[in-house]
Amino acid sequence: MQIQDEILDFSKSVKEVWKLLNNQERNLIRKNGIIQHFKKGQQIYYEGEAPKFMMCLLKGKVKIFKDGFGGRSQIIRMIRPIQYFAYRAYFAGEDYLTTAEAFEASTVCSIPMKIIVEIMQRNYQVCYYFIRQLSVDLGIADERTVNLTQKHIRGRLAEALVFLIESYGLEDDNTINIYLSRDDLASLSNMTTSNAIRTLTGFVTERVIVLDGRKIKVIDEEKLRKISKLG
Amino acid sequence: MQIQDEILDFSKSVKEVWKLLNNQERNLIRKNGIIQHFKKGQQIYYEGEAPKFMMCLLKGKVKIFKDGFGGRSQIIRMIRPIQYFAYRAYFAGEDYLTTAEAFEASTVCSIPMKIIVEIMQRNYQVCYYFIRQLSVDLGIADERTVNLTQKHIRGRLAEALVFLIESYGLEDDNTINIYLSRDDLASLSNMTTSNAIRTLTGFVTERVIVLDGRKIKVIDEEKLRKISKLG
DNA sequence: GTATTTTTGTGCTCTAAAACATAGTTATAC
DNA sequence: GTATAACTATGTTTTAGAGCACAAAAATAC
Repeated sequence: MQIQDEILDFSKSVKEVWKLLNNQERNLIRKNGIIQHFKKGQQIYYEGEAPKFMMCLLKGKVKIFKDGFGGRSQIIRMIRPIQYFAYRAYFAGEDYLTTAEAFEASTVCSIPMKIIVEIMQRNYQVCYYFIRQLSVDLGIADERTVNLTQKHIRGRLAEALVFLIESYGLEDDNTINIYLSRDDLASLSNMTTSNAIRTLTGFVTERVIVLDGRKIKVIDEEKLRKISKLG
Repeated sequence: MQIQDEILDFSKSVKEVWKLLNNQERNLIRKNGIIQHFKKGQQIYYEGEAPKFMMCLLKGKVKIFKDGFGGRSQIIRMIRPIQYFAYRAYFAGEDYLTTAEAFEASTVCSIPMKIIVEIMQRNYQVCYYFIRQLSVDLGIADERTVNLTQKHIRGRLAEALVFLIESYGLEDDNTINIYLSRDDLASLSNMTTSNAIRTLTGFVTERVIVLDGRKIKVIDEEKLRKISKLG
């Protein structure tokens, strides 16, 4: 596809919202932003709560999930530092449909949505930033629906691992830069914990990964991607 | 939740984009909009194609779907008249991830995205319309992910029927105002055609619905919603 | 109007993955 | 440092739902 000029210019010139703002707007956010620290396992917002703030993760890792039936929960999105989140519900005029929880000690900056909307009214680039971000996320959600419902267990787990690699990167020794419990890995790839463990062990036997507790070292990324793609 | 003032005002004052525009903007769209007719089963845009137009369904019914593995396709969204669609991919800077197909003879107005972006730059309300719409759709997609992966067959089919009732309404005699093939019903609720047929027959036995070919008459809507909710 | 294709309906078989059970292991609390 | 809880691992059983086969019925083509 030939990317449209405006979008190309847009994505080249800005990597995040901050760069789109003038000094006055930045000060508005500095004055109204609230910095908060969350411990591992602490919840940042809850399903059912009324949204008032947009949040920016400054440090740490956060999972966005939904509680399903019979205690099974489903991870919807994962947030990494300098990512904005928690704005969808406000824009939709809804309560939060998801819960956000810190995976590890995290620092979050909360900015009142009123301030954001104020800025948006005067700054088209900020509007477009959200439109673009929401559009990308909607595409991801649509893809995920098909992947989670149609791929088999191996494919789903492999996909989750690829996703983690792409989101958080690999260390020098090829260890995935996030340590998840088997349970979280399961709720990311829509399966039971037992099956996540079993399938993971399978990957070790096939020499695709090596395990050391929650550390996952990727041995054969190509094969992992292949398993993910073929379902 | 107490809906934020801006959003309340917004949703009260406008039901669709058209009302947000001034005369000049309306003329711009009138001049550049292309009206097209599609026969039943005809495709409107394809997965992989580069997006150039936003579309508004003027008449008919359209399904947005993704091809999955082994011929199984998944309906992602369904469009009814005076709904806008086909804009996500452009905003995300991607090719279409889905295919749109007319369920029945349909009329579509295509407006070049360049024109839309031009209007957006000058009209904040139009920006906010898309932000709101994308946010709502993202919420729906997230809900769907959990529903389709965690509910059992009966719950998923019931949910699909409730969705059809809410999208297209009921006739005077309680017939759902859209006639889908068993196959489409299956790909809406993520199951095989056989299971869609079987489960539908089950609902007839339980006196929840009555069937007459593709006509579905709802007898006990409350029970249908209950089945949908409990999974 | 007949032929061909598509859709619908059912029965039967098979399997992927859930559910359950139990035990070892590693954190966390006090 | 011991107790308690949370997590990991693996074996066994059960089942929901896919897959397949085959008719009958309906729609479409010619």
